[in-house]
Amino acid sequence: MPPLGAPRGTHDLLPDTATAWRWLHGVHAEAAELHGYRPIDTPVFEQTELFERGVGTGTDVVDKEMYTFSDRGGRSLTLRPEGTAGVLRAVLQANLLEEARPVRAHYAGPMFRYDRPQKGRYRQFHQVGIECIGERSPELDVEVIEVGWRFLQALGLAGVVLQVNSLGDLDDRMRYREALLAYYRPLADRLCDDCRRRLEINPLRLLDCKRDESLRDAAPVITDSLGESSAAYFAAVRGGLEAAGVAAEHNPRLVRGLDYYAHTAFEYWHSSLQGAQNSLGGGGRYDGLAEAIGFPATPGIGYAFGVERLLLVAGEQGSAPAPQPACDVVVCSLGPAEAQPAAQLARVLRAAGVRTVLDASDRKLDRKLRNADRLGARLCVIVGEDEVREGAAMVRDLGRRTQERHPAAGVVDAVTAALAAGRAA
RNA sequence: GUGGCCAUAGCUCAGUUGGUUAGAGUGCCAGGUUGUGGCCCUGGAGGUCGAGGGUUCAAAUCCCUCUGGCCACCCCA
Repeated sequence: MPPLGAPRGTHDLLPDTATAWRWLHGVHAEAAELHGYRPIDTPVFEQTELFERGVGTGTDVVDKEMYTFSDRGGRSLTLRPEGTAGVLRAVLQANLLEEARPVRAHYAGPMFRYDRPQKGRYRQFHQVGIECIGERSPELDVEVIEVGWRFLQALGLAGVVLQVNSLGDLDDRMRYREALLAYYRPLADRLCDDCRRRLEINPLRLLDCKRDESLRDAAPVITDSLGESSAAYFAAVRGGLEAAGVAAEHNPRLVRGLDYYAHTAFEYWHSSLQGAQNSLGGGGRYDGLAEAIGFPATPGIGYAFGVERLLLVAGEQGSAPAPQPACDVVVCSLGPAEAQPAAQLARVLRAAGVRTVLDASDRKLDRKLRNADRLGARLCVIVGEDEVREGAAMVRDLGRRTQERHPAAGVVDAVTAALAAGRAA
């Protein structure tokens, strides 16, 4: 039998990538919490209906990308393809709006979509995001977009382009739909197969097509179909972004793939992800979502970023931190007789908060030192026959290649002092 | 889901028109005599050449299927 590998489209987070992974999540939580967002965690699977009704049948995500299964009780469940529906469900189910309004929450976790894997595209991928639920005002749209913007800045990413658009309300979109149909119907025979299908199912998606670009360029734009209040709302959002110093580009052809969006929609693009997976993240207002999943109408807005893509770009730009070494100190015993005293010394160091690895192997000292060096340790504490006899230990600085013998009781102080000195330098 | 490229040691890759025991660099382990590392020298382990089938006297090399990766489409994070 051939060795089993990870399932297609999944990937393991190996120790070397953990540092950057944690860094990114820390930076996101910090940016969100700086704006008053609190952490929330929801199940990775939900009732299938939540996504069917929330995200919407007719979208690719629901129609052909969901991991749906039935459990032993015959319930139909689905591995979440996105985070918003679950977070909104949790907030409404727990009546959090009774205590404070709006509810601001941030989350991070795996999402699942059955799609053909590619670089920056996985079947299990990860998102960090925020949701601002319970109120509708342009200031909140600005706030959410700005948190995302600040987050990207804090990651040190250069070259991010922010695209914004307004999809208007239901009436606006109905009007726009008619305008689009009026434009595209006479051209139907010049459209690609997919687009002819979209024409019937979801005309807004015609704008996504890259094959019929020439037709698209002349197509009507939703901005022209916006009613007075929608247009004013959008203008307020754009004005707020400008005042915040967030450089946003109006892209009238930006439409998001999920059905529940209304009014403000936005995406953060990055040039180095050009073509294929150029979107680092995006979001928008979803005022219709709560009703779609059976709760009282509740406005909301949020965003989500793809962790793998952010890390891809941060890695290219060198802004992600290097892997953290395994430990600060390696304690080496030289023979079986010193194994116990060395182990005891390691315990004392750990109790003092020093990350310590014990090397009680029967390898030669030069190998142990080499290994300590590879582990990234800054110091090596050597416990040999002489040291045990004298109740002492040798503390060696691997960077400076100097060493000093200390009585056992003074080793912790010597080690912590040396580490602190190294950190300051 | 459609089309294309690819798959050789832990890693990065050679392998000539099918031809004997499949190589290099790096990494790993050990040695270069007593308890001192990142260099150097020597030796060793490690591959059913992604998996299965077929053509052939002979397959890493040619053909088919599958699996996986990448690219484009699609979709989006």
